[in-house]
Amino acid sequence: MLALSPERNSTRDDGESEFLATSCGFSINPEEDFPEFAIHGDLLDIIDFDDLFGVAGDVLPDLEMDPEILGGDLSVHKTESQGKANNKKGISGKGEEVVSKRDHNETPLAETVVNYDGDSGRKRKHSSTGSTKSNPISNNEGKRKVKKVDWTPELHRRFVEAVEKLGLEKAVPSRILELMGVHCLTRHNVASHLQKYRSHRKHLVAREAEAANWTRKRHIYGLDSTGANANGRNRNGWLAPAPTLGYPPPPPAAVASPSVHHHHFRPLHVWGHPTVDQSVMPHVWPKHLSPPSTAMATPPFWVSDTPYWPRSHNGTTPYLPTVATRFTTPPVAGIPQALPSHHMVYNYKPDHGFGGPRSLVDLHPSKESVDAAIGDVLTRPWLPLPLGLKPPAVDGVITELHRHGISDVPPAASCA
DNA sequence: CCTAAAATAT
DNA sequence: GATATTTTAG
Repeated sequence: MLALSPERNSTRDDGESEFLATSCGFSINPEEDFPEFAIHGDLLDIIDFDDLFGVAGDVLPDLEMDPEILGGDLSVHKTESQGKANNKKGISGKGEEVVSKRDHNETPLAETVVNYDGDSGRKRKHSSTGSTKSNPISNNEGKRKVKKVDWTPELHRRFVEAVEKLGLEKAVPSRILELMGVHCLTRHNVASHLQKYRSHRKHLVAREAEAANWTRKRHIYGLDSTGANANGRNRNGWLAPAPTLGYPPPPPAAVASPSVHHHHFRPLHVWGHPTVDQSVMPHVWPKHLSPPSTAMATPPFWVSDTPYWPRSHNGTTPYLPTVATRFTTPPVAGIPQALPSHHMVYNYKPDHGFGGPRSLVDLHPSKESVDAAIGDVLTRPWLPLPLGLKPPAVDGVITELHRHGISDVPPAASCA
């Protein structure tokens, strides 16, 4: 497993950079390279994707995509007769129309996913594994392969970095692409990713808003008998430095990353966060392998309820905590909890009042509210229940704590 | 050129 | 069935 170090470590090497740039990897900036690898190399670096994926074979030789994606001939769009004036999916005649991309160039039969992995600059081909289910046509020449861009953690990180630098408002495909410096991507690729990014972000912001609301309400109503746990959200600190204790609306000044000093744009570090995470950016577990047991116990921080990586093609999510998680990390003082980051999804309020101030008694919880509530409860069962559900009697809680050996419950904690 | 939405692929 | 990415359309 520790095999690939040499290559990786050499990324800083100019020659390497050049190579990468040329080969459609990233052009890497020595300055903001990936220091994390040096530090956590032992843990994460040891995972050789190529090996794990069993595609070590194609490690280098594949530049095939350059021509295409690189090829400035993006102008080509319309292909074949796609006579699709309608919009209803019903008519979609399957994938036969997929002929969008140019035909020239080498044209592998199977569709290929190219991976521009930051640290290696190598691309991996994910040959469709779904042999069983793969439709017959997919394998033969019937259809042109559509080379999808695989947004690896590194790629994404770069993307987010760019967005951060530009500021949410100015972050448009072309600019992002520029900053990213990944020449293999097209504006379309970026645009697409941006679209998704925004979407996720929007979601999170909404959820955060709602969550914050609840937190506040809880405090206001003094329902929070375990206020101390509210801190748990930031226990790991990497997500949001900004306090979220609900109280008066947290200062919008919250800045997630020191490297971010623009506008009020507060990058969300949940979906596929950027700068902050790097310190421990683990590799994605190979889709076909089970993560180490430890991973199960303590899911990678980047695992969130709005997974960016978690989902493997077959739909499994090996490292996502199951319901059991609720009981594995009781919020008992003195007992260290290794909470995965996704427990801190609602870290702070959005910069802007989302939906404006709500009355204390929110009679019309939005869908987001409900989602957030559920998520909140599931992830932090020990916190008071939102939505007017009655929290357990204080006595009961204390009793429970006693049973856990916690007899020293500072009264102040109750309403803090 | 940008964004949103539809279509596809996994 | 849900997502991720691509392609279309405005």
